[in-house]
Amino acid sequence: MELETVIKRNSELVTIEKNQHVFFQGERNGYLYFIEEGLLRAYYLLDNGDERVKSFVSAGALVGSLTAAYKKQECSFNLQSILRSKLWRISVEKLLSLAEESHEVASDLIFRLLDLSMKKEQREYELLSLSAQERYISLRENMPEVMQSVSQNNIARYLGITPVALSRIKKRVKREA
Amino acid sequence: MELETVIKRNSELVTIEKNQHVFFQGERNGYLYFIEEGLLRAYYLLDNGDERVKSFVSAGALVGSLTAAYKKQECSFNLQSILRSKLWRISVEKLLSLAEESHEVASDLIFRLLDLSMKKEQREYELLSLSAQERYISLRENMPEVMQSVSQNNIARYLGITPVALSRIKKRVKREA
DNA sequence: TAGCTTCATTAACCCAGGTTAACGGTTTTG
DNA sequence: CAAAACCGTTAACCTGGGTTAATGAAGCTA
Repeated sequence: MELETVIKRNSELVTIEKNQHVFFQGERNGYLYFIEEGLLRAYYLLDNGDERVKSFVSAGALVGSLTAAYKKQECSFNLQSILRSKLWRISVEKLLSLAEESHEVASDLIFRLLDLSMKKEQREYELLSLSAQERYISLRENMPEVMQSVSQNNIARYLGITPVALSRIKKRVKREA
Repeated sequence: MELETVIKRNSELVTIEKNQHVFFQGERNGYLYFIEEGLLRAYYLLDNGDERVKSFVSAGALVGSLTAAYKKQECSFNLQSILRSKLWRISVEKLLSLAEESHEVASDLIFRLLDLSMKKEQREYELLSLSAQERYISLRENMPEVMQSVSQNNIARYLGITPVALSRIKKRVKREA
């Protein structure tokens, strides 16, 4: 039986209202969440009060703080819904034991993790190799739905810049187009 | 039987001389490599000829281009040895079939991939949230052995800056210390 | 030993993005 | 409806890092 089905049969569905948090940085939270519907943002809160958006997550994604779920440490980031969202909540122990029981689940999980690594690698590449303007264009092309639902501040903090700089970049891109 | 042992029994050991490449960006290469000894760098070659160092890898690491090995596409980066290195080479198909055959191998692989995801997440966090100077200090603390064997140019390109900027940062840090 | 080449440092100048603040438009709330 | 809060834009000024180029210190090699 495939991973998605197995997760749904062994977890509970939770609803997160708009702007509500699924968990906070610093908390303990041993769950992973499979997104049924909605849109959320994962973000870091820095010592100086600034925020950095780590990622936007939408339907079909599997999210959770690995440091908390797998390493039994504290969540390294906050997870907050941007739109009302429904998530299947499952503990890591449960998921790993399901993988122990079924080769198919284990394989599916391996493929999921490979995909996850590739996504993170892509993000890492963009942060390392592209200018803020190039990252903005890439985001617009690859996640147009995010541009709709998300404030300029969140988009800027995802790109690693300030909303002021994003406004300038938008103007520059429009002019150059 | 554990993953490391299984890999060694089902792969061949290859030696890479200093400065030689294991594979090049754009090539097809369906292998993963388990590092027995040595030090290598993974780097992107950009359109304009610039390089960006994605990571340094040393003994105990499992590396390879996921886009090439798993997605059957081209390698997204170059892998070059900085010091003479010995690597166990295994195809992804082989590794996945070994995971199919043994629950322990599958579990070990899942844990490896979780660790890999966490490492990438840490890198992503640093690129998104820290200044170049903070990243330099973090590298010095977390990978002191790299600072020994690696040229200033490579360290700078790992931090996402130029060697000139790194020189300035070193001076600044020394002065502040 | 002299002449390459490679590499880190430093200086001068430039530019992208940060910071602060003002302005206007929209939404929320009393 | 008015006041407040929120948001994106723009301007002015500042700063960290990029670019180019000169200098010097090792290491090779003839």
